[in-house]
Amino acid sequence: MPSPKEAVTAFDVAREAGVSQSAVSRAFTPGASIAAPTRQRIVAAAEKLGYRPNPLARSLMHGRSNIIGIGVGDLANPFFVQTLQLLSAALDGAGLQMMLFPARQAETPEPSIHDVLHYRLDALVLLSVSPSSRLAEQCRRAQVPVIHYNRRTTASDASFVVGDNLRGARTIAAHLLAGGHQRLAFIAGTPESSTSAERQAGFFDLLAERGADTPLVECGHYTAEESMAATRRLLHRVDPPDAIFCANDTMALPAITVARHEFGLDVGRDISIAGFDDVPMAAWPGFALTSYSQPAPFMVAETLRLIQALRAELDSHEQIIAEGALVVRGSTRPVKVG
Amino acid sequence: MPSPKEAVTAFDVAREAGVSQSAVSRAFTPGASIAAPTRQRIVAAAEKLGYRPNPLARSLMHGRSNIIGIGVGDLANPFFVQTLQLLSAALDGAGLQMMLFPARQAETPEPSIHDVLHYRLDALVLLSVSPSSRLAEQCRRAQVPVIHYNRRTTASDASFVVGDNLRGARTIAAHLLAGGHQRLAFIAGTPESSTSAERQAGFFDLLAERGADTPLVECGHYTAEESMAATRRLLHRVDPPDAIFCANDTMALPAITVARHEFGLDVGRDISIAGFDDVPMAAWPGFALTSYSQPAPFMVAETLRLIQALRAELDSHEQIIAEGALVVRGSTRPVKVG
DNA sequence: GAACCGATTGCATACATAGTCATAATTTGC
DNA sequence: GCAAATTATGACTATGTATGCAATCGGTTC
Repeated sequence: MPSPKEAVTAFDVAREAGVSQSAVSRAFTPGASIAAPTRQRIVAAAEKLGYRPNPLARSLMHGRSNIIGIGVGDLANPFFVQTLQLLSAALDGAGLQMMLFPARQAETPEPSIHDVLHYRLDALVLLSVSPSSRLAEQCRRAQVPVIHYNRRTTASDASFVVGDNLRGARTIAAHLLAGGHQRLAFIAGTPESSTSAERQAGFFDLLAERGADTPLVECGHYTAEESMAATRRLLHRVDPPDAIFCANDTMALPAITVARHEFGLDVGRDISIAGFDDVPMAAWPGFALTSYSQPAPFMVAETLRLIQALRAELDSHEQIIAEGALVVRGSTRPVKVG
Repeated sequence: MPSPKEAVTAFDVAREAGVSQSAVSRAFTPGASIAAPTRQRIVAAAEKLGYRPNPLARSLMHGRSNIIGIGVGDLANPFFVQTLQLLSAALDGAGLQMMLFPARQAETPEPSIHDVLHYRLDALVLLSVSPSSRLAEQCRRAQVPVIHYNRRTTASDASFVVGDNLRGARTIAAHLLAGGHQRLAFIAGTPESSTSAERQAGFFDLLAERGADTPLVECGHYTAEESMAATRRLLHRVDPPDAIFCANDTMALPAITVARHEFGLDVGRDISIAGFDDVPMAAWPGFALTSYSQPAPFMVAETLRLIQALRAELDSHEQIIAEGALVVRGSTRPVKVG
């Protein structure tokens, strides 16, 4: 028996208010044809019975769910968490629900997403999830538009919102050179990450343009532990680097910790360490991390704008690159004057 | 026209496979009465057309949505994030979807939850959200069972999963006394938080039992910024404390930072600082935070068990207190011997 | 007073599925 | 080989809402 105990339906409200179920529906549909006094009577009855339109039935009818799918990869990244927080507030404000699901990286089978997709999602936002062709194909079949956040994609029918990684990385590189550094290193994120690749490319490009040596490269997989290991490998070399640019702050903060507490280095003098994202912790006195900020509020606002555009039947795809800014703190050597 | 472009329905599959819609439904319902060859034919047809049962319609029929609501408060807390990560994996493994919504603290109107509740949620998990009577009342009306995570509630019809705050706080207190500290302080979380209140109570109780002075108390609201401010207030006193117990690690880590970098204190000798939760960052060399661990994997597993119990029609309510363990690191003075 | 018009309202149906009941097909028992 | 038992299938209905269409109603206008 599929009777859900005792749910209040539009029929109950209709009986209470002495109208038809249609009228109840119209009372809750903005812009519907209904007389003001009738609506008030219905709303009062609904209030009394504790009625709210069933969103499932509503979605079934309308063919749209008002649900935004959120694919999350690595939750350990504070920038990511900040985004999730902003996004949840933004979507909530727009009357949209968010359905969260773990998006495994790369090309693993990930059966879960297959289920989520059929909720007639208004859109699917992938937070720092590297695009997989399987996933893209599944979304196309399910007719769910995809928005990549903090990851680029070459697929022409998908939108993305990213920071200006090239410019940011070039700015960091220039800043490190201006500090008089000679021997640079880069700690990358994951190999599939377009974000890491772009930051690496921008870093390398500017150094090459200025005639600097090609930097050392280690991989930190965007985790604190692996970044610590990468930092140790770099600093144990016979020719250790005197400046490290980490692909994001999640890796830069532990790198500072290792350099200072395990190698006894004076970070900001003996060695410079810079990150990317400018997470809140970067400003803590103990870190004072020089970083390139990503404007999360703007990026989230743009994401919401994209979502609304998609909901308005326009299946336009946009590619948004948000400008950040260099935030200089004590973890990098001051710019040499003269 | 409510035609959602071109969605593949059970009727399309039925036509393709030469059976009725009922047969298609049965092919996707485990344990339904259907012949093996028929099922295979249907599954093949479904595969070909890219069909999956519409979860919205399924939920509407069954009266159950297979969706778990997740109310999130403060996303800035790493313990919280770890829980969210574990929970997302656990629910995903159980074939359940998670619908996220921001739960504003205290008694604010929070209209959003009202909508979420009507999704026929199998359960609502509140992560570190202080129970409000309004919310509890709304859940009761919507017949959605609530599980409080990391917060206690006095309501008799709700379940909760918490760490052993009393015991943990007492253990921390004993450890600090054993280090020879005389003048203790406590940095609390938010005033409404039962978790903070319990940790404070356990801390105070043990100190009282051992005849120690009543500790100083400041409020850090579970945020890094306010904890820094609270730490500064404490250390600027003419009689500053020589040991601080913070209600969680999110506040303890910035407290260490302030003590070391703004007051030049040798944390672990001049002053001891302890936290609660044992988040990953507590183990970083630069912090070496002594903390009382909360067994997040166990707590999440128990939460999932509760959810499954609730889904199996049993509306039992359980109260689970998970045991943690003291993790001694360098941020507290070693125990005096002899 | 009849015709008309705009604003409301009710009826019936569609959305996509799961499950009930009756019937058809198949197997089993003897 | 036939009755009985078992299994498999299809027609139908319910879930809760939105909406096209027709009907009603009140107020004009000629």
